[in-house]
Parts: sequence; structure tokens; C-alpha cells
Amino acid sequence: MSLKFGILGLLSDKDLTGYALKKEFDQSISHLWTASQSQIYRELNTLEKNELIFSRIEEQPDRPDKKIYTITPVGRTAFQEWLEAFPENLSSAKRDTFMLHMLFGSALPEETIRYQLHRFIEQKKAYLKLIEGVDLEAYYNDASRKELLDKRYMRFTLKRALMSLETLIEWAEWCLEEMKEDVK
Amino acid sequence: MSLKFGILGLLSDKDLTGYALKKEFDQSISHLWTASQSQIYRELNTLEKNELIFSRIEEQPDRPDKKIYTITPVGRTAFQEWLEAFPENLSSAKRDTFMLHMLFGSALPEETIRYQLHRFIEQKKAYLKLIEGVDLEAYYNDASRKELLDKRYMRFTLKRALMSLETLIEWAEWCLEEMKEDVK
DNA sequence: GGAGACATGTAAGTGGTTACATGATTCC
DNA sequence: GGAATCATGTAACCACTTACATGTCTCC
Repeated sequence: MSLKFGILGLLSDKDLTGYALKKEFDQSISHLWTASQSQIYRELNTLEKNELIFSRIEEQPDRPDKKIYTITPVGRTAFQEWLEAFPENLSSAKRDTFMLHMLFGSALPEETIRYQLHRFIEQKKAYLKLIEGVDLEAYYNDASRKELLDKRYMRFTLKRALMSLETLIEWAEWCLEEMKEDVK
Repeated sequence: MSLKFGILGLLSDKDLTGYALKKEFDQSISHLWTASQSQIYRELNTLEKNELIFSRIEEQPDRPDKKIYTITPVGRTAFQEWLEAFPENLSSAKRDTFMLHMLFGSALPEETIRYQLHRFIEQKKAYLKLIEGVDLEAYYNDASRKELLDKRYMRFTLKRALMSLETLIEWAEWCLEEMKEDVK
């Protein structure tokens, strides 16, 4: 439901190809929304059918042709309407495979859990580095960007990702401590 | 993919009806996995067809008949195999509608964002109270429970939910502070 | 009389994943 | 020679949501 509006939101800042949209999703907003390439292309087709966006083909001599999408006035209105209507329930559905494994952890040797917690910490630390490395200045100095995605709100979303990651690392370290102490 | 194993995991502790499974999901593990009622009934049918579980009907004179599901040895093996195979990537796909709204916040009046952040804080605080109120002792004193869901690991998952909620509240308060200061 | 708990399910539609398919260029 | 980047898409399948449908009992 919301992928549609994620795409419209990005297109309301500037025109993009499907390929470039995928990159925006991966690089700029993967900490709050993920989308696969085939999902994006499928959604673009639907949006064009419904006249919320339109496309033009840009031929490139050496590379495959580009199909560049632009948002229509109708698209802008639809996006604005969605934007104003915040969901009642502000938390999203949870489906965490790692935590499901953890929950049933007693059917596994403690060693396995410890090992997985260490992996967890490593992965979160790597992701933390990535988020800390995001250069907002450079991102917003991109001349093509009309700054509809306000720097402040982008900063807010990054801050949340950062704080959450730090907490997750703390949590996993707390678990490891607990497993040391209560030798059962 | 994992709902299947969530159900098998719960059934490896004790026999349950579809209705009771839904309650377990909502009450005990909603902080790490959510599932709708229709999803559970559909999955139970599939699991029974594949002989990972079987059912017996218990007639009740005054209420609708119960269909009680039991895990088979094959089911136990399948569950154990899944349990041992942790996913490579330990973070789950992100799809956070609230954060998507936030990201495009500059197309909304600041008042709206402030209001939504306050709502966010309220909701998280309410959820926090709920998690803090979970009585593990009572849960594990339920005579029918075979304690396959080890108290320790349940405690770990609750701790994570708790820490994460506290961080989210802190984050939203930080955002509100930021919005006070840089009067632009 | 109405709401909510108990108990089961089906149907239709939307959303998402995985795998396949093509093809040039650039960099190592 | 091989991997990565640029660039597009299709097909099949699986997961999830929402709405519908039925019926009793208990408590207020």
C-alpha cells in the first residue's frame, strides 16, 4: 500500500528511472523502507496506468534506453492526501525471524545462541558505521535535488536508525552478560 | 515462511486450537511476530495436509466444537531443522509507514509533525506499560505449559522490546526538542 | 438488547520474493 | 576473463490483509 506513496514522494522531488528509484530506496531510505527491483517496476506500471505518473524514453547510444518517470498533478494530489492521513496505529507489523529463533532458544545449545548474538552485534555495528557515514551535506548539495525531502526530517529518520542500532547492540551485550552469570 | 515455524514452535510446547494460537500470538509474542486469524487457519490446514501436525475434534455441548492440533514427530524434526538454521542476514525487512510520512514531513505544517510525535510517544508509552506488566512467573506457572519456551529466552525478547520502546520514546522527545530550537 | 468472548472458516485482492532473461560498458 | 554497473522487464509463487459468514454464551 505504501510503496506506491514512497515512489510518488521521491518523484515529487525529481524525475527518476526505475533503476534510480531502486538506488534511492537502497541508499537513502533503506533504514525505513525496503523494496525489491521487480516490485518497483511493477508499481511504476500500475501508477502509469492510473495516470499518477507518466514517462518519456531517453535514448542512449551506448547504454540501454532510459525510461524517465514524472509525477502528474493528479499524482501530487494523491500523494499529499496520503501524507496528511497518518495511520491510527503508528507501529508497523512485526516479523522478526531472528527473534523467533531466539524465543525457542532452549532447544539449542547455549553455544549457538552466544555465537548468533555475536554475529548480531557484528552486523548491527557494520550497519551503524554505514548510517554514521551518511553525508547529508553531500546529499543535499546534489544540484538536481529540489530539497522536498527536507534535510531536517531526513536527519530525524537517520537519528532514529542510529539510536535503535545502538540499543540493539546494548541489548545483545546484555544478553551475553546474562548468559555468563546465571550458570544453570 | 516463518509463520509456519512459529506455529510449530508453539505446538511443540503444547496442543492448541487455532483460536488459542491466535491468542498466543497476540498476547505472548506480538512484540516479535504478528499473525492474523485467517493466516493462522490457512497455515494450519497446510501443515495438516503435509502431516506436520494432526487434529482431533473435541465436542463441547454449549460452545462451538474445538479442533485441537498436535505436532507430529515429522513436524518436530522440521521445526528443529529450521531452528538450527539461523538466517544469514539477521535484520528483517523494514516497512514503516509512520517513518515514511516523517521523511516527507516538509510538505506538512510543523504543527502536524509535532502532534504526530506526541501521539507516537503516547502509543509507545502505552505499549511499554503493557510489556512491563507481563507476568512471566504466572505465564510459566501455567500447569499445561511444558516450558519448552524457556523463561530466559522469553525474558530476552521482552527485554529487547522494552529497551527498543524506551529508545523510541527518547528519539521522539529529541525530535520535539530539535523542532523547538532551530526556529527556521 | 447489545457487546464481547469463544470458535470456526472462506474469498478476493494486494503485496512481496525469487528466479529468469537480455545486453553493453568499464574496471581489475 | 570475470565482476560490477547501467538499464529494463516477466513469470510464478508465496504471504498477508480485509471483509464476509455463522452461531452460542455470558455479562452488563
